[in-house]
Amino acid sequence: MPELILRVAVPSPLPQTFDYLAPPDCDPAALRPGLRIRVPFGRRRIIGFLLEINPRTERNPDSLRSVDAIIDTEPVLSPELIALLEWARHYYHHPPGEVFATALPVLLRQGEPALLPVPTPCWRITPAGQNALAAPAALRRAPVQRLLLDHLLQYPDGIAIESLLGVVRNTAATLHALHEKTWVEPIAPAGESWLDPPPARGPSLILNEAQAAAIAAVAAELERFQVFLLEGVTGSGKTEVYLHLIEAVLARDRQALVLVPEIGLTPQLLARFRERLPEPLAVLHSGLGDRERLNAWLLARDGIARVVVGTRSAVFAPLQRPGLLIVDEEHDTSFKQQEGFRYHARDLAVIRGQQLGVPVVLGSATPALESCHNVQRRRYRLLRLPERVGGTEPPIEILDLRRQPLTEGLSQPLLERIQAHLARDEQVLLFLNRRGFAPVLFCHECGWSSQCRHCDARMTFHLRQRRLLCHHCGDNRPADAACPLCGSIDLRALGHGTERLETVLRREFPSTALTRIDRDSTRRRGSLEALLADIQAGGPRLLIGTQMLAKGHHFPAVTLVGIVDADQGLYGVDFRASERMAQLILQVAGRAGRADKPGTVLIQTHHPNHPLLKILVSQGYPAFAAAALTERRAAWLPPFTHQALLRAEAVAAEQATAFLRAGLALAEPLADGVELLGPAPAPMERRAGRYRAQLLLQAAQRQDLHRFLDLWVPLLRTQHRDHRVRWSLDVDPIELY
DNA sequence: AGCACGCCGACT
DNA sequence: GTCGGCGTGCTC
Repeated sequence: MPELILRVAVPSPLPQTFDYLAPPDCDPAALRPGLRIRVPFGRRRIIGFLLEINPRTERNPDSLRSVDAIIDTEPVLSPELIALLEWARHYYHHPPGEVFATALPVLLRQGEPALLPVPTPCWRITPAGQNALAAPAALRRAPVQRLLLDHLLQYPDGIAIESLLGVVRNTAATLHALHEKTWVEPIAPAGESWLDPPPARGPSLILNEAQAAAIAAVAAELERFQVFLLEGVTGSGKTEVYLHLIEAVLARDRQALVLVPEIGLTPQLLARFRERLPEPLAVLHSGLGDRERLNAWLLARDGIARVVVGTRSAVFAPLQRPGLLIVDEEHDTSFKQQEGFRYHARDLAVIRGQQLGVPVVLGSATPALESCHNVQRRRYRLLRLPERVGGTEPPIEILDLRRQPLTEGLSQPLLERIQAHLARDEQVLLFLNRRGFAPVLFCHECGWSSQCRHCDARMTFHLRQRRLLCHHCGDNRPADAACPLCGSIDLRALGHGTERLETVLRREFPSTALTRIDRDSTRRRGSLEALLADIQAGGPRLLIGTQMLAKGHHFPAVTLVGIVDADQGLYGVDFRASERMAQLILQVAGRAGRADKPGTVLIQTHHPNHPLLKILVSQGYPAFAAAALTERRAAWLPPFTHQALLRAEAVAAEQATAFLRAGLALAEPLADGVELLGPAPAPMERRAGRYRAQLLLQAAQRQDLHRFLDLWVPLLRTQHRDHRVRWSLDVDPIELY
């Protein structure tokens, strides 16, 4: 009988899987894909994942080593997840070891048993027991029971049975006797929050027609794969649609997986889910400890948690009986991992839904143009929630800054509108996506500027700290008092950041409470929550914030939103700049106001005639998306072409470009249907002391691109000899630097 | 990535 | 004479 060969994913950055012989004493029936196994690898022993039994292999079986041991009795990975991970590693051209590492909790990779901790019973003394202790007669003939009761008196909240074992000789029997007399009682063990009785169910809100139609459309397709794009402005009730769909899925005894952006996983969202869903919830996010993560993962795998909510990597959460995948705020860029294994969780959710044969719901007020395009070509079905529940959409106005006198970046009309809203006891929110005081410190005498030593960027001046900070590499130093070149003390802070805006507004509106929300003002843990609580109290108030405040939180008392500087977004280097700006404007706008009192949005710009901006303001996001897609099609850009980006970085610029030139030479004979652009320096060529360059690949047909990558990437790996160059491939890059 | 082997400089 | 620097090569 030929020996049994096993294909194994091994934790190493090598691009292939490895073949082994089954252990000699092994029962072939016990071998199933997804088991963890211990294998020899070089001169180490490591834990790998069994992917396939009896694979096709070109290797001589005599050259194979044997598996040391099989760790699990039950697979930790289902065939379905293995298929997803295998698909992802081929699509993103990433080493299987790192792909599998991304999908699994650390403790499982370290060989920890894949079992939930068994809850150990806890006991505590009852009031009757306390009375018995106090009455001398009651326990005179039972000294052992008295001893144990006395001990329990110290733990009014109960204590685990193990901790009682040494107290008396026969703890179990003594506890039993005391329980009979109702002097002690068992209680639910601590730390088992998923077994808590569910809180009282919150009311199901009354649905409007569009919500009901959206729910009906998805509910009719629960047994098969179909992607739905749920497009609805903030406040149109997307979450309510999710909740109804999840209820429908739970009623069929299936699980739902909900992906949310990193910052979207707020306590408010979880509270709403917990309140409405009767089932235990597993939460997966980056803030979990190793043990917590493993427990949440196991709750999902064992089907105990029927709803799984998580950020990017939760797309790999194991599901025993999957029924529905939801991606909330699907346009959010945090779904794309930006280093190492550069996967897109939204795109993988679609693939996973297809493999599972379950529907996928992508929700957003401002869908990614890729998703809009998929609606246009009828891959996705559009479900639109057109109205704010019980209200109207905020009006958006453009403030033309050309030839306007500006007070520190604020136009007179904006200042007047701020004044008017504050006078009516309302709140005003100003959005500026640049923290610090000023983006550059500049010498008026000689032209010196606060260049970063490590990056092609200026260091941002932070007034309160009196320091210069590089927002790209983190370097910082005390701000110069005099010009380091000419000694002049005429140093000027040019441009505006949130810190400067705060200073100006405190001067302009001295009697108004003001809160700034950015990474600097919320550095301390919990300080964001404190600031938000303060804002909820109402009253006239100015809010200043960066990107941070555009997501996750609502400001119902805000009636005016000012976008202080829309210009960088309109003509940015990246072709996605205008898409991002449109999404940001609407996301910020959506945070403000209530149904009956929507916020007005004012956009300050020097480009009031920017065609896409005008369409956005006059006709809304769907019209913007259609126009932007027309531009993309004409310019031969995604989603009408498909891209991959080869990045390289090295201490010397020449090393990086030499690598890319070599890559280009290797590519040319293979590049059928693929356009090669570059090598070119990255938009910020030097960052953190390293020179970065890139080669862009573009193809009209996705197939052509991937056929090419399949041939080219292995060549790159074998031909690349210069260890001073670090390189990576980004399939479907969302930022071209 | 680990972890070897391997061949040249300053130390008990 | 050795300890250890990191170049380079391999891992079923």
